This record gives sequence, C-alpha cells and structure tokens, in this order.
Amino acid sequence: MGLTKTHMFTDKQNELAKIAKVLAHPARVAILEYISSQDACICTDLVDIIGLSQPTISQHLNEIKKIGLLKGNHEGKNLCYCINQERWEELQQTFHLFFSNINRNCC
Amino acid sequence: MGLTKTHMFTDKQNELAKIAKVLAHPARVAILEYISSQDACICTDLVDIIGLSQPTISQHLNEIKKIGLLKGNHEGKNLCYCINQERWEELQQTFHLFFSNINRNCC
DNA sequence: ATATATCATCGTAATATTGCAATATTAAAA
DNA sequence: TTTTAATATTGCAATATTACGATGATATAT
Repeated sequence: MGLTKTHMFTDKQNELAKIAKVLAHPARVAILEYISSQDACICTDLVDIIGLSQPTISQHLNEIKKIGLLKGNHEGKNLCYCINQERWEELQQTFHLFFSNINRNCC
Repeated sequence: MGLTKTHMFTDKQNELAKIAKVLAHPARVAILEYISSQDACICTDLVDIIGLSQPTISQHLNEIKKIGLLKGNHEGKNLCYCINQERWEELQQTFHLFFSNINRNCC
C-alpha cells in the first residue's frame, strides 16, 4: 500500500521517523553539511556543488524546511538559507535520547 | 525517477542517509524501542504489540537487520532478536558527529 | 507421522519518493 | 519596461516503500 499507518504509533515515534526521513537522502545530508560549512547559502551554489538539477535541489530544500531546520532570508532576488540553530539542537536532543534509552543487557 | 543518485555523494553521506532511512518509519522506531525494553524478543510479540501483520513486521525487522542493528539467535522454533550494542553505539556516534559538526555562526 | 506454532518469502496493490524538463514567479538591472 | 538571474511550481516518468494474503520452511508437540 505504501501508506504508513501513523495512527498506530506514538507522537514521539512519528516525530522521530519524520525527522529521520528528512535525513534519509544523501542530497539532504550534503545540503545541510554545505549550508553549515558556509555561514549562509544560495540555492544556485547548491545546484553547482551537489550536481542535481535546480528543481530537485529546490524540492530537497523544501523537505528540510518542513521540519523547521532552515531559516530563509530573502536578500533581493537571492535567498539566504541557513540552519535554524534552535531547532537543530532540538533534533540533536531527540536523537540523543533515542540512542541513549536503549537497554544494554541482552543475549 | 525514484532512484537516488548515490554516486554523487560521499560514503559518509550515503551511510548516514542509509541509517536514517531505517529510522524513518515509526514501526521500526517502535520495534527498536520494544526490543530494547525487553532483553529479548520474539516476532509474534511484536505483531501483537505493534499491530501490523506478521509479514510486515518481518519485513521491517529485515530492514533493521540490514544495517546490522539486530542480533538474532534461533532458539528452537522461536527467534530471539536483540540489539547489537556495538553497532548501536557506532550509529549513535555517527549521528552525534553529524549534529555536532554544524556551524553556529549564521544570519 | 501429523498437527501446530513461529517466522520467512513471494506476489501484488496502493501509495510515496526521486528527478527533471517546462514553465511560472519574483526582484533587481539595464 | 524589457531583460536577466534566482528560485518555486507543475507535470510526469521511473523507481521505491508499505502492507498484507497466501504460501513455504522449520521445529516442537501430540
């Protein structure tokens, strides 16, 4: 069916999955790394550097924006994207908790 | 196309994306949480607790196994799955590094 | 040997994702 | 006002994912 049965899971489980889904494409990982290595960013740079088409990059940026990880400042005809640091730390914490709350006594 | 252009990205970027993809479904998050809350696990328990069909759970378990996160010990007709702790810590580190190496000086 | 319980695999339908060409939108520049 | 540059949106084709019924494999129990 291709349709995830979201209602069967807790909000926390769905939230973690949603974030993970955004990181589940190397282009989006690369975009986040690149934006973070600059202090700002323009989409055209990304097209050149990542090597995917402009519409594709634009779509990936949109996925990242949806979970609040990017702040976009319009600067004339350019768009300066950068990491939303507050949200970034929130997600970092979410993953940290997930990875920490694991039982270490097993077979 | 639905086909990720893996060759355009670094091994690290692809690796992180691959792991994230496994966490990108709430059922798999729930499975990992449940297995970790027990000290062991049988697939039938998961079918009851998660509420998806047995073939579906089996598929999800397989995705988790593919990235080395599960150790499965056959115990007679039962199968005892548990977290591969060494691998778990590796992935924890991978995410930790990703979230840490982000520039905090921006617009 | 036969039945039963547990888990895996196959086949398939429904839906989602990825990527790009074409086109639209927006805002500076000429 | 026309042109140009940067980004977004639309539409579509190729592929991937999710889910489950049917079936298969395996190991205990009767």
